[in-house]
Amino acid sequence: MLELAILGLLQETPMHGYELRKELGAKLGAFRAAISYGTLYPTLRRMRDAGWIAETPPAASAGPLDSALTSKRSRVVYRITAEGKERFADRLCAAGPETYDDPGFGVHFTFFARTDTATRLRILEGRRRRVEERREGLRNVLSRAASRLDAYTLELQRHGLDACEREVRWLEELIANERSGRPPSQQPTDPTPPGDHRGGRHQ
Amino acid sequence: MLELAILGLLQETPMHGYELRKELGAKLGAFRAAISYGTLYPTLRRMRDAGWIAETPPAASAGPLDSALTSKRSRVVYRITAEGKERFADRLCAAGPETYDDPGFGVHFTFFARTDTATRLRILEGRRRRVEERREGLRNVLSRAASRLDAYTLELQRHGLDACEREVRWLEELIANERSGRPPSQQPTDPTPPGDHRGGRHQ
DNA sequence: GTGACGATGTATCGGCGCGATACATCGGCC
DNA sequence: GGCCGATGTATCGCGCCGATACATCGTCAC
Repeated sequence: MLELAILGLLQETPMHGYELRKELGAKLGAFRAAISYGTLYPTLRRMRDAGWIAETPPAASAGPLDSALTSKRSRVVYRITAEGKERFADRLCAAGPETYDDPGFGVHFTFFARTDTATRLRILEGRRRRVEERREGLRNVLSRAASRLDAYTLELQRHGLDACEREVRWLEELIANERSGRPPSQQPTDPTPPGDHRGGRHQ
Repeated sequence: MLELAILGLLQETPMHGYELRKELGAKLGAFRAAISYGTLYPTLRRMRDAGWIAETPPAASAGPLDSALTSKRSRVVYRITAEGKERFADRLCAAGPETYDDPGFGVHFTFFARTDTATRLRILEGRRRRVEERREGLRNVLSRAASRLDAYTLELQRHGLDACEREVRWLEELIANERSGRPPSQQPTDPTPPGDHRGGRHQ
């Protein structure tokens, strides 16, 4: 899962660990916390040993005029290999087990721009199925075991159910968009003027 | 965290592993998936060795007329000890690190009925702070790095931001309720299965 | 000028919790 | 009578996290 995210990011440009973490935080910020170094560095090494990525460009591609890059500061820049690109394509379509709170969906979604409509639809519908299952589970608890639970627990279930219902609606909108051709949602809502740094969006 | 949940459940009635897992699924269903056996059984043993829980009631409390309980089917029933109850009280107030996607908040919330208002407020406000931080992070990404991200990534961020804003609102309602005295929200459950929006829940 | 401090950067360690798997018993269904 | 699914306990490998350590760089105060 993390491997997929790393391959996706390195496909755009070579990076070192610190950058990868920040980029990951910015791109997947909505679905999972920033990745831990305790995970990132061992994973990078594993992927390097497996051949998906490689350290620092073998050819002299670093511009000599960039003082920041030629600094003595220790940093290991990784780039994706041909094998890695293959692996990325395979994984993107594979879409593993992915339970409800699996961040895997978020990673896939983040790299949707690199996939085709059929793949997007399959992943979106898979996610919808999983969220619907969870939603049904919560509804069952609320309707069948409600008398056995205290008010706080019930409130928690209701909030969880609400979140599931919203996500299903969101997914169905995305699915409808994919089917009808328009690729992403060209956000018809709230065109936020350029000088506005306080862009609050509500729907 | 799991330990807290187990202690809370055993405080109501002794149980064996299988029951614990099902009960956990029903009570924390909204915030985390059902606990894995690969986690549950080692944890139970660890807690037994630590003295928080003990196997099967020491006194002969099993009715000899109950064939199901006297069956040869292997099952280990655990009960909470006095030490365990102490531990539970400590942990409930402690409220560990708890990052945004830490299920710890859900566990605490589930056992709110066993706490006092001050503890509830502290935990609710802690959670609110964490969600607000995440919300600000997402807003920053959306306003500062929006041009650098593709439409799908932006859509993901928007959905995440929306979820954060909703949770903050939910938390603030709960906090207001706690401050004003009424403990839980005593709303009339309202079993509306299809397309409900739960719009008007003002006091 | 120099010293403190925070951001940048790489790395390791212990441990929690997951998914897969194995194995055994029970009840019910055809 | 035999199959199957629910009930039950248990183990194993591993992904990922949080804490921690350590080193360099830029910058601002004093």
